[in-house]
Amino acid sequence: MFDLLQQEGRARRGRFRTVHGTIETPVFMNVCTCAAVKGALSTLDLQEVNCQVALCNTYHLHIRPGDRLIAGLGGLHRFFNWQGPLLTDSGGFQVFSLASLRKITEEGVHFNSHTDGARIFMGPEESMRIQSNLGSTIAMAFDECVANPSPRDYVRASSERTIRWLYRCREELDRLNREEGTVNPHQMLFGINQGGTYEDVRVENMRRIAELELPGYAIGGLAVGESAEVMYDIIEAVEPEMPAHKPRYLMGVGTPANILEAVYRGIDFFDCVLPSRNARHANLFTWRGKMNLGNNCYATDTRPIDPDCTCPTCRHYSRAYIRHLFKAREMLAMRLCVLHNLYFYNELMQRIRDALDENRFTAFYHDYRELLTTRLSD
RNA sequence: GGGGGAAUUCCCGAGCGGCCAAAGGGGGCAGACUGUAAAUCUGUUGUCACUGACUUCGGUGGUCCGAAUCCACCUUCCCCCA
Repeated sequence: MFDLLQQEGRARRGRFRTVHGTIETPVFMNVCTCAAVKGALSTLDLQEVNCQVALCNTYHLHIRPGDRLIAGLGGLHRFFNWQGPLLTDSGGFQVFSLASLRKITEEGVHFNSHTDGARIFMGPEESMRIQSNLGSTIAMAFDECVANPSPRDYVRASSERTIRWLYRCREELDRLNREEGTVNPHQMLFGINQGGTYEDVRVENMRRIAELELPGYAIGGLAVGESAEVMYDIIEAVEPEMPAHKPRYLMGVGTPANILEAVYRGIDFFDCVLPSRNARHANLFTWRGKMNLGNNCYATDTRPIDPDCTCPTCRHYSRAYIRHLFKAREMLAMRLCVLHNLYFYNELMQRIRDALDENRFTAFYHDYRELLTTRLSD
């Protein structure tokens, strides 16, 4: 299913075949938490920005509109009109982000719903059932994402529990995939490495979950409080333990520079809310550096956001106009900027793949790592 | 013609003798955002030689140790009665 086409150093160019289509890696998955990209983008727009994989959230869709409702309507693909590969996050990140609203036990996690306060229980089996109802291409294991830094004892105990949960996830998903009338009987499970910032815990955890021989593995629990350098160190420590012939996914990461650094260290899959969230806040990525389009200096700037960009926004609209839309609080401002940022991220991945295909990734890496962190100035 | 009320820093608006360069909004300016409780949050918004000084609360003149706050007159605006 996962073919390694090319390698340069630890960086990998791959191809992942799924029932919903082929994924060219390294890839950035475009985040649609509630089955929509925030900023008023549709799945038609996702095609426009060259999105390969959409990512939706188990917890959010379970609360609203409900996974059984979606299953009854033929699954998530049909529901939001996306035919391509689709990954669902398990709700594990919400164990972290909704920390003030939850309680963790061996069985699973009790949440108070962020929408109406209703009590919700989610454990490995519940998460798998919900994801099975959604019928995504890839289901993520239900894990606990621990804030960094956390005490070593807690992290160790938590990652041990996450391993036990992983076994339960696999068993439940195997059962669900064999059930009559399952939305997607070919649904795959990706395991998630945890262990905070403790390299030995991470490495041990990775060895243990690799034994399950799952279709793919993720590194979770990074970019949640630690520095970028610590994150890179963890990746370097864990990566050698990740099965070479399986896709590797760094969850929730990150900035363009983070992604480049992680590809360089052997990661294939990424997702992040940064391009869409920052776009909604007028922070844009360009091939000449980052910019804040809300800044006064763009008030009369007739150039596109990025003269080197061929996205729908840059083909038709000026910085001055879009800045005006932001100041006037017009929804269109966000939409145009989210289109641009997602296009940029997908384009970044395309350029990375091209560099790997042509055996010039190392040079590419050194050229771009500086550029991607600078601030636009002209 | 008679009576009453109001004028505050870019805007609205609080303040009614010292703790006032002046609450709170709005707007402006800038920053943050990493498996989305995020169209959100934070800082800043009189001047300067900036842990201090100076100028400012419609105008002018007064009272007082001290005035955005009290008094007199002036200017402008609003309301009521004729």
